[in-house]
Amino acid sequence: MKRRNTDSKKAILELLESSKSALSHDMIQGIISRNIDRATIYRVLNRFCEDKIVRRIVGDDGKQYFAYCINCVEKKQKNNHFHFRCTQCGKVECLNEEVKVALPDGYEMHNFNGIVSGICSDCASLRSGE
Amino acid sequence: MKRRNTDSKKAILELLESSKSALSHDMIQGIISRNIDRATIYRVLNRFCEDKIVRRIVGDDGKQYFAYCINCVEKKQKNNHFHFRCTQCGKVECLNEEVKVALPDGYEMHNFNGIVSGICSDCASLRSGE
DNA sequence: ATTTTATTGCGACATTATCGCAATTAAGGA
DNA sequence: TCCTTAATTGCGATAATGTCGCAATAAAAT
Ligand SMILES: [Mn+2]
Ligand SMILES: [Mn+2]
Ligand SMILES: [Zn+2]
Ligand SMILES: [Zn+2]
Repeated sequence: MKRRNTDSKKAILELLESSKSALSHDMIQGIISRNIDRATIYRVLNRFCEDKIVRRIVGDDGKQYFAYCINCVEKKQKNNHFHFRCTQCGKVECLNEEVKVALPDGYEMHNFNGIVSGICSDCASLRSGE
Repeated sequence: MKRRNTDSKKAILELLESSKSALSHDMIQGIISRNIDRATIYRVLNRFCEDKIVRRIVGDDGKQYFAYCINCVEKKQKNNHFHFRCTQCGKVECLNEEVKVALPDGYEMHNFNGIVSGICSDCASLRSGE
């Protein structure tokens, strides 16, 4: 199945590339100026994931977040790492530390999804009065 | 808010206690003989989590799984550990290995949610012909 | 036995994500 | 440039998961 270059695709990819944190569907919908349909955004994102251009992170809020892979590679995060989700501001960012998982014999790992949620330093300092 | 001992509560807790793996709402609904309302099951589970009797695990399928805490304590898994979700049979089980997460300065961890999904040894061996 | 109020059942609702289908449109070739 | 093909989009419907309001029920205390 050949991929085509569409405006929606370009807009979403540019957004993810330039974003320092992983973005959920509604974040993307909210940020992007072009009016792209909800289903289309999901379909574009799913295609990116199939093509391994983007990686999908499932938050402990049950929502999907999407991050441009090269961001991770640049930061030497090719391997498994946790993501931190701030329950205050919603940011989902990489934690720069490789995680190794030891599976029992005969187990096959297909996906790694490590999430830590809490309060990021920005929100924590705001809360305690600058 | 005082807790009361109801049949629903007892049935669900017994099920979780005796289960070797974490259970989702629909697993519980399916297994239990008594006919308990969906909303009630969720409310009972949420109360268990508030009371720290049960812990909530969010799968990379976006669904919530619930596990009796003492199970973990017995296995010396009081601390953070991954759970393995088999995409074939649906089992969600503990991985007996403590995980330490290093957060940047000023970050506060409120929840840990580590999931690895794939194929468990049972399903893998079945697939490759016994 | 009576009172208090935590809990339940039911239906409605919210949210997130997917799907079917007809209409568009990118891409490649004539 | 025009045509053809099929990947992509928009729209509405649908699925799946989980929560909420409210009246009815029932556990526990008096
Ligand atoms: Mn990352
Ligand atoms: Mn566990
Ligand atoms: Zn924050
Ligand atoms: Zn399995």
